[in-house]
Parts: sequence; structure tokens; C-alpha cells
Amino acid sequence: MLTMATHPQTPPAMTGAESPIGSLRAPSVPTASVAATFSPLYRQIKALITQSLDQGEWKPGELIPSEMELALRYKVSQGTVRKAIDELAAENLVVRRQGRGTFVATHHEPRAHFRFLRLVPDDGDPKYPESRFLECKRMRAPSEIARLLDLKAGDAVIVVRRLLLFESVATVLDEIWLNGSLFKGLTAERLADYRGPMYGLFETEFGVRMIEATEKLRAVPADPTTAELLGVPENAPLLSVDRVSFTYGSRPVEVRRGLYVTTRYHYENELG
Amino acid sequence: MLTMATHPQTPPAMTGAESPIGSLRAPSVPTASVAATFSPLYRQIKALITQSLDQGEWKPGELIPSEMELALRYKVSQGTVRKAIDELAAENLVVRRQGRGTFVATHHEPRAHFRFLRLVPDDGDPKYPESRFLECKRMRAPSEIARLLDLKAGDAVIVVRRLLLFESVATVLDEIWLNGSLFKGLTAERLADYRGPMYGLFETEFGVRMIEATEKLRAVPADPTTAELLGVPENAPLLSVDRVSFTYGSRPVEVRRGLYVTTRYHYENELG
DNA sequence: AAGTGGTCTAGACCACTTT
DNA sequence: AAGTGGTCTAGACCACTTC
Repeated sequence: MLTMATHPQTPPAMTGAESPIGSLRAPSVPTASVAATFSPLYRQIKALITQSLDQGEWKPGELIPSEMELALRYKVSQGTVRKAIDELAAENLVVRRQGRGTFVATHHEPRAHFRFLRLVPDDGDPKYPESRFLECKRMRAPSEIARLLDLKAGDAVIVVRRLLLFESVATVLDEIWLNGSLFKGLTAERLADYRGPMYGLFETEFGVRMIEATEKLRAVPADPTTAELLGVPENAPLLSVDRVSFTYGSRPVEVRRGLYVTTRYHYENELG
Repeated sequence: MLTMATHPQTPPAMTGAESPIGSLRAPSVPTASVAATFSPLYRQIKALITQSLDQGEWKPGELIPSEMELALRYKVSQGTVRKAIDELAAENLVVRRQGRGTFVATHHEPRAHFRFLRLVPDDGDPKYPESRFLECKRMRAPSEIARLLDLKAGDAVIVVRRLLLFESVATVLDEIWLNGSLFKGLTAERLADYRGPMYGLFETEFGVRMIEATEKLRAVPADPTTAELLGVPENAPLLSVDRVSFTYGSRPVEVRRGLYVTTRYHYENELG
């Protein structure tokens, strides 16, 4: 139920419009329960739009309804919808284009490619790397992975191992753990056949869109196997990047450990 | 001069207010020069407020004028000032507090401490480290440092070397290069005597406020001297963090090379 | 009670894209 | 010409803090 940015029991007392009503169901407990979950109207609208994005009512790359249409749908003013979409755009869930409309963000646009890959050459322009897949197998989740993916130890997961080659040079070794129930039918062949970024495949083929991630960075020595694959001496310093990726609603869906060779490339970060 | 979000020659044709006028001086070239520098009114207001922040009209931690006062001062509506301040708040230049007003952001508030120090323990809550200063000397800028600081090779710079101790354990070795003309009179003693974060000192004692920074991260082997200072074996992997910090107007004022021990701590980063 | 930022609405017009 | 998002204004009321 939608509630105004006013004490819930108070009559709206608006300037001229009708009271905004979502699914008007009389709550069994009239006062306290509503007050506890209060948030401004534009955030409630934002939550409703996010829910539609999550449920796939509008797919990545597609146009969502115009601000006026959404205002009519939710029975609020255009300005309120506008503020909701402003926040969604700031969080990169949607992209606004003047004169055209608002689109669901997608990992297929080049613009998004380097949001989740911060490794850039020390000199020269960023180039998107080539993937070489080493392995893709089903497994039962070890307890640590299960904890991070919000699963139970022993639940089905998929493990992918791959090399990233920048300008034909092996530079990153990734080990990727995916929630098995969300990525049924993922095989090394499908990965290898796909053109473009992995997150684009996840979004198009499995309906799982990566929204945000947290990374923990460390410097670690290369173990013998890794050193061999990356063509560096044993114990050479590597940048270790431990990532947990989330889809809508901050639900974790991927755990990833990357080992980066940073002699001619570096991880770039902006502090604001 | 302030211009509306309309073609500059066109009369404003506003709904009821007076035409917004800044310093109303007839431009010598009436048309073309204005059209080239066009930006929406709220961005012009934002630039004017930023200019006042830069010039110290309101100092870090202080209250800036209310939205209504600024609206009167710039002869625009409160909504336009509001949008300008919204962006300044999003960029962490100011902090809004309902019922109190809008404050100039400061490195003295604990909230800001970890925006520029991403090293956190693998387990347990972040604790602010203790500094031990090893050196603070005046020098002529090497060409590489001069380039990054927008100086000429040979211009005056100040070099600071220090250790950061987390829970009494030496964990970070920093080498810091500062624009010499901005930090006259900085000594190791003043640094050692100061309570709180270094950027707080810079802001209070030298009127230089750090706004944003870019960092380049790599894994590197510890050289003998560094290994000794950080208590790690020679060639142990260290996280190297090369930072350039900027004040208002994206003017670079600090270059910093940090070497982090990441065995019990890690560098944390959010991707969005 | 007064003042501040926060929310919500309404309406006008502009800039841009597509039809 | 029509439709979209972008800007700007005005006014009302709410939430919060201080006097």
C-alpha cells in the first residue's frame, strides 16, 4: 500500500489531486505496523518499478513506460515518478535518453563493460579481453561459498575457470562460482560460443542481471599451477580480487576469485 | 552571467517570477560566446556555490546559507538551488541535515575517514590507524611527480614518508608528494603533533581540502628497505596503491604511493 | 514558534528524437 | 506534429532541530 510522506492516519490534504491509492486494502492493524515501514512516496514507486524490473516485465535494453504513463499507473504526479527514476538511473538500473525514453540497463552496451572490469593498461586505451574457458562443472557448494551465495552447504553450484587474454597475453585467471539453480544448462561450450561479456550471457540466457558487487583486493604470491597458466615465475606477486556479485534486491548470485598479473596493467579505482 | 535553459536570445517567458540576473553586464559579443558555454541554470548555481566553497567563503564544518537565502542571492527559485545542492551533496562537497541546514563537508567527521582509506581488517570492525612519520623534507619535483601535480620539473614539493600502524602493527608505508607552494611550513613535528587524519590537518592548517582521488592498484614484491620497515620477508607480495588527489576544480595537489601488507587486511571496493 | 531541509503537486516551456 | 525526458517555477505541507 502506498502511503504519503505524512503521518499515515492524517488525511492527505493535498493541493488538488486525488489521494494516491495503490492496492487499497484495509490493514488489519490500522496504525503501528504502517508507521514502522514508512518511506517517502517516491521510494515506494521506486520499489515498485524495481520489482517490475526484477520480474522481467521490461527486459534489459527495452524501453520502460514513460514518466506520464507510470504516473497514471501509480496515481502519483509525474514529478514523483521522476524522482524515483532519478535514483534508479543513479544506481545504473536504467538509462535515460532525452527525447527517446528510459531504458533498462544492459551489460551488452559497451558503456557497461568496464564497470565490472577495472583492469586497464598502464598506457593506451582499455581493450576488451578474450576469454579462454578451462573448465565448467557442477558441484556441491563448499561451506564458504554456500555462505557467500546464501545457500546451504552441499547445494548445487557451478564452477567456471577461465583465462582472460589482453592483447593475446594471459593476464587474469578467474574461478567463478554460480548459484546452480539459477544457471541450469550452463556449459563450457555455451560459454565459449558466446560473443561478448559473460554478464551479457547471464542476462540474456538466464535472466540474471548483475547489478552491483563488492571486491576485496590483496597481493598474493603465485602458486605453481597459477604461475604456469599465467606465464609468471612461481611466487610472483599477483593481485587477488575476491568478488561477490548481486542481482536485484541485493541477492548474491556469483562468487569470483580473480588473480591478475599487474606488470603492464593495473586496477583502476576512483575515490569520491 | 546566468542564462536560462533556453536559447539565450529568447526572452525568458517565465510563469511569474522576475528574469534571473547575476552580474548584469552587457556582453561585448552578444550571442555566439554565450551559446558555446551554455549549461542549465542549476549547474551555473552549483558552479557559483562551488566557487564560494573553493574561496573559503564558508569553511569546512560550517553552515552554508539556507536554500531560501541562496535563492534570493542568485535570484532563482528555491527548487533550482535545491537541485544544485543535491548534486553537491551527491559529490560529498556538502552534507545536508534536516532541520539544521547544509554544512560544508570536512575530513574531521568520522564518516569521511574511510572514504580515502579502503584498508579494512579481514575480520572485525575497521579501526583508524596510528601514524609514525619517518621523514618530511623539501625537494625539487622530479619530472614524473611534476607532471602529475601540474607543476614544472624542479618546482618545490614536499615529501613525507610515514608508516601506518593498525592495532600497533606496521601495515602501510606511504610516500607522499605535496605541491610545495600550498603546504609551506609543513614539518614532521607538526604532522606528529596533529590528532586525527592527515587530510583534516591539510584542510584546517593549509586550507586545502581533498575532494576526490584516483588510485591505481598493483601487486609488487617488497624491496629490502620496505620489507624491513613493514616486517615482511624480502619479495613478499605487497599491494601498491598509486594515488593522485584533487581539490576543488579537479586541481591535483597530492601524489601518494602506498605499499600495503594484505595478509590480515584487504582493500575493499564497491562496484556499482 | 520559527527556521531548516524533505516531499509532493501542478503547470509551463525547452531540447531532443521519431513519425 | 507528437511524444519523450530536462529545466524552472510556485506553493503547500511534513519532519526535524533549535530557540
